[in-house]
Amino acid sequence: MDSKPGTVHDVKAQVSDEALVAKRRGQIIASAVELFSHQGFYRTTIQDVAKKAGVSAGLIYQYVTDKEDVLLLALLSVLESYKQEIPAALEGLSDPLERFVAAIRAYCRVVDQRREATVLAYRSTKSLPDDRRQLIKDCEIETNGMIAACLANCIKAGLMRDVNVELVTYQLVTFAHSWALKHWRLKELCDLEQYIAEGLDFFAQALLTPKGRRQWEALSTTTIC
Amino acid sequence: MDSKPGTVHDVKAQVSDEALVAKRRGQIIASAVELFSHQGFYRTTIQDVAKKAGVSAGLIYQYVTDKEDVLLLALLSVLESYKQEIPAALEGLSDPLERFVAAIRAYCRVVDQRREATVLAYRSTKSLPDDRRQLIKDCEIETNGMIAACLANCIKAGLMRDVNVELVTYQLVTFAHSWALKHWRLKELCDLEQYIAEGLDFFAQALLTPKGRRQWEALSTTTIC
Amino acid sequence: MDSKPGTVHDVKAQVSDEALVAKRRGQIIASAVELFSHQGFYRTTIQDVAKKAGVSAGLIYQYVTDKEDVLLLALLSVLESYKQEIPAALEGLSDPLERFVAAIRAYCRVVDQRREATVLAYRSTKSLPDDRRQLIKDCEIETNGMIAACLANCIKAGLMRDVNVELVTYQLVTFAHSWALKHWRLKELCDLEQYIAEGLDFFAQALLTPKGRRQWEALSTTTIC
Amino acid sequence: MDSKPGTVHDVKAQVSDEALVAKRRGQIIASAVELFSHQGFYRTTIQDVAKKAGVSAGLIYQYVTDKEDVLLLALLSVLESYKQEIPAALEGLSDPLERFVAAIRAYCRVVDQRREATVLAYRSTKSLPDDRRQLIKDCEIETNGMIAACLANCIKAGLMRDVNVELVTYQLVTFAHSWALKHWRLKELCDLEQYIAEGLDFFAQALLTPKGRRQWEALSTTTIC
DNA sequence: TATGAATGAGTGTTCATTCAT
DNA sequence: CATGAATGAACACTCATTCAT
Repeated sequence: MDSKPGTVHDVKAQVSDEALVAKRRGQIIASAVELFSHQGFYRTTIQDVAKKAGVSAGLIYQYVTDKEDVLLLALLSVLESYKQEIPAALEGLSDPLERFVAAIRAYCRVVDQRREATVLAYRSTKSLPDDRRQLIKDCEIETNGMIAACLANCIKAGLMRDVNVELVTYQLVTFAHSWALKHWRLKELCDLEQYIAEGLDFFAQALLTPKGRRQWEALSTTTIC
Repeated sequence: MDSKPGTVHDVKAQVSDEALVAKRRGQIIASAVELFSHQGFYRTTIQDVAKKAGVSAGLIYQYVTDKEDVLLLALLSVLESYKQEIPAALEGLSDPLERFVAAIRAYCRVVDQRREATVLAYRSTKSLPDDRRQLIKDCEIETNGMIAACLANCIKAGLMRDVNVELVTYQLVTFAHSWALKHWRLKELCDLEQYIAEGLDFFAQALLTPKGRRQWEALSTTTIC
Repeated sequence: MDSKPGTVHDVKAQVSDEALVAKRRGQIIASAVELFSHQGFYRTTIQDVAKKAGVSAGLIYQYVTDKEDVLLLALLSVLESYKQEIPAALEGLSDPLERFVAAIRAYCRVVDQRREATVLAYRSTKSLPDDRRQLIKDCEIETNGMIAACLANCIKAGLMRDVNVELVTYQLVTFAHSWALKHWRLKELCDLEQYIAEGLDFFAQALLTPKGRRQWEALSTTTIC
Repeated sequence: MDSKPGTVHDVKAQVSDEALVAKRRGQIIASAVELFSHQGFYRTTIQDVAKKAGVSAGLIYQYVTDKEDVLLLALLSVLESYKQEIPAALEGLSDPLERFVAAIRAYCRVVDQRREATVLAYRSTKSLPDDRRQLIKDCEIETNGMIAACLANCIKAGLMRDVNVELVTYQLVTFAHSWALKHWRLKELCDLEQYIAEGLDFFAQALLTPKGRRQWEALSTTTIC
């Protein structure tokens, strides 16, 4: 119920009614993500965002201090959606390998759903002043932590080699992001599920121990995907 | 002598003396890459570029039609440097695995040398209008082709599994780019050479056939890396 | 009970309860004088005034038609305080010279008490549209009239030379105002009472007849000032 | 030849050609003084100033950093004109009383010539940020110094009483300013020369010693004024 | 060729004012 | 009566681009 640091709630509004703030920010962010993703941050004017959100330009400044704040809010909303999807996908799963696969798959799918927004994050994080950019980095590190935990679990269970967890996590994360970043080309090579399948296979080869490999085969035959 | 597609020569200058054009563009591009990399495209003014290049603002428009042209030129100069480094690194090598390793290593090193510029490419390509962006994509595809060729060679020689070459190429390329994109975090985990070593090991595990693996071991013991 | 010209009552309110109107306007004007004096009229927003007055911005517009009306009200309240202090200081005095001295002294003291507000009046009267500015001028003329009357009395009594009453009145008024307008410098030269004493001495020299001069000496020795 | 502190030259231009800077600033300041005087600083837009000056809005920002800088420049130009007129009027005069009279008269005349601008100075100095306002104060102090010197000379020559020079200087200065500040009323009482004459008579009465008075009479009969 | 002064359209932001509740 | 969220016109300032020299 409390607003945690590094979340959307950090940006202070001049309006006190919390429900209204949530609603308005929702409108603003949705429009902003859409427009920033397509036209870029600098080519999008606040008036554009306002018009698309169906509000006046002045209103935006009651919920945000800066145009840059709109960007921050937009980026955080994207990263936050990552942070929500992954735990949801892991719910009920206990097998390390299953959790690993579910996490990667969930990540890739949310990237796919928010493809433009993911590209936005890559393009525009550097447009933020240092302090606000830090919020983004913190959020990214947190998400990565979820992937890293799945990986570490597999290693602890003797299913994967003892690799540098954080480095490999970056490989995994980057693999998911690439679906958005290079979609203009990748979409001609395969669809999302094939991309995930190929990727998982690739990572399996790279990471699994013989023991892990046996479980993996079992998993592959029982799971329909 | 002919202007090839996807190269610097596509942007038309108002000045006829080719040597002068090359010199002036050199000045302009160098300043632009520097400034765009640090402050971003939109935060950098043409006057900034002019001042840093030691020329007048008006002069720039005799060698370029647009501010966007400056960006295009800057990005192409970065991508071109990739295209030059890789063949140079492969020169004299004939063993498929050696060529593969050399290509990856060369790529990572150029990325490291032009880290800011690499980030710039990610941030700013979308700031170009579609037609000019295509030039960038073409250039990227060409570079990827070099990596892909090395990979394909290894497969043909039975040293690597028969994976989807283009997909895996993207993994390799992305791995190199990540050094720049995530440098703020990666630099705290390892230095460039460790990053390359870990990566090569990872890809080896993922790709090598038993035969390839034997050669790889041999390679690892003979080569100091 | 009737609204007199040149007073606060000219500005029409949308609220009928007169007592409430007086109370609300009191709040608003007090905040406005304070804020306008310190930050100036244009740098002060209606929201600032509302917040300081502890009311909502909307409420102000039920007691005022304009932001300019708030300024008018504020200025009038300042000038009105002049108009009240001077007669109060003269009460019970009948000697022309004593009344003259008392009037000047009272004027200087109100100016001192409302120093910022006096400066405000100088700065901001011109910000009013002509018709409203006229109200201010009327008010100022009325106050000047009190000083002028004291001066005229001294002349009629043969205590002062037969000068142009209105012109000298302006000198006297200006002398009082200067304490506020040039306070940044004057405060380093003397305190208020010294300022008054020096001024009175100066005006005495300039105005008194030989007869007046004798009375003045007498006054000076009996009165502690 | 060097730019002295506290003068117009303090505001830095982006244009290097000094003659051009002088010319452009002349245009800008002239328009600004005119417009600020009539409509006030806040009611005047930079576009207004630009249009009246016959230049583009953007141009102004090559010669000025701020709208506030335009105000500073305008105010300084007014105060500077005071500083020039007074010494010019004193040239060739050596008699202390003559110099005193000439100084006051010159001051009043320049105030009359730049009546609106003088009012502007009173209204708008407080609109400047503290550091820039200091420049104005410095300039004012300098001008006052000229008057004060004339006054001090008369005292030293035994022509005037030994009053507090700086305080009386403020009275003299304020007298001149009042012609502008209260012109709406004063112009109905007398014209400028009468105003000056009455004022000089008043100050003479207040300040002259018997010796000074004798010289004054002589002066009055010989000088046509 | 090169310069750099000039342009003016474009945009983030503010704030007086309104009005539904 | 009072509130305060919403509006939208207004304005300072920037900067890509031009063009006379």
